[in-house]
Amino acid sequence: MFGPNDQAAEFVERWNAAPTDTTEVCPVRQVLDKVGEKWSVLLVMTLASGPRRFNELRRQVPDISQKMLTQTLRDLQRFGLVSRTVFDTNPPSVEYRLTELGQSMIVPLGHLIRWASENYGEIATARAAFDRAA
Amino acid sequence: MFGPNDQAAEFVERWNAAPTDTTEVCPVRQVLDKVGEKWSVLLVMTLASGPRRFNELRRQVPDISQKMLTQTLRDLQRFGLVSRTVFDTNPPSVEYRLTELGQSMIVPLGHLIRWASENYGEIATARAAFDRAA
DNA sequence: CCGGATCCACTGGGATACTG
DNA sequence: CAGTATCCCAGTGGATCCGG
Repeated sequence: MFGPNDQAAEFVERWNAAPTDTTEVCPVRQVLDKVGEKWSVLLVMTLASGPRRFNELRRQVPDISQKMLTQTLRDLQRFGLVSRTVFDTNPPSVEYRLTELGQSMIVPLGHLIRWASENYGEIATARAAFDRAA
Repeated sequence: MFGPNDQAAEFVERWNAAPTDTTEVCPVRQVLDKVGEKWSVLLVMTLASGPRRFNELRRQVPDISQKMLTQTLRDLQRFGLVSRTVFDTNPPSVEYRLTELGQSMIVPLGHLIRWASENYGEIATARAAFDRAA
C-alpha cells in the first residue's frame, strides 16, 4: 500500500537528489515557494470563481499594492496557472483567468487550506503553551 | 454541492475578514507561510518516517545549516507539529518526533507535493514559453 | 485602465565561531 | 552531542510617482 509516508519518503529522496549547484531548484520546492508567496494563493483562490479584470482584482483584494498585483499575476502567468488576455477596447481591458493547470491546483490547495482551518485551534493552543513555557 | 470553488470562496472571505491592523494574521496565511519556509516541509517529511535526533537530521538533510535546523525545529515545535524530548544521558541526546497534528499535516502536504510532481512538466513548458515570448 | 520604474525597510537565511 | 551568538547579504514586498 502507498500511504502518506511513502509520499514523504519519495519527496525527501527527490529533494536530496536535486543538484546542489543551485542552478536548478527542486521542482516541488518551486511550487512550495509559490504557495509561500504572500499573494499567490489568494489570487488563485479569487480567480477560482471566475475571470477578473485588473482593477476588479484590486477591488476584491483591497490590501494588495498594484505593484504586487502586477508582479504576482505575471509570476502566475509564467507558471502557467493564469492566462492573460488583452481586449483591444477603449479604454483597454485585460482579463485574467485560471488555466486548466491553475484550476487543477485548487484541489490540493483546498486540502491544505481545509487542514489549516480545521486545525488552527490546536496550533494556537500549542503556540500559547510554547510561549508560556519560554 | 461543495466543490473546490466553495473552499476557494470561503478562503477568500476569511482572508478579507482578517483584521488589517496586522496584529493578528489570517490563520491560513500562517500555515501557508510555514509551507513556504525553506526547510519546514522537508523536515516534516523527513520526520514522517520516524523520530530523529538532532545530528541524524543534519546528516539526512545535508544542505541545512545548524542554525536553520535549530530554528526550523523550534518553529515547528511552537506550531505544535513536532515534539522535542531531551534524554538525560551522557552525552545528551534529543529526539524530535512528529506530533499527531504533525502527522495529520502530511496528508494535505502529500496532495500538494503530488500535484507538484505530476504537473511540473507543464509548469516548465509554460515557463519556457513565457520566457521565449519575453 | 493597466501598468512600469524607482526607492527603501525588513527579514529570511547562510557562514562562521563559540559553549554546556 | 546539541545547540548559541554574530555578522552579513540578497531578496520580498510596500509606497510613490510616472507613462501609454
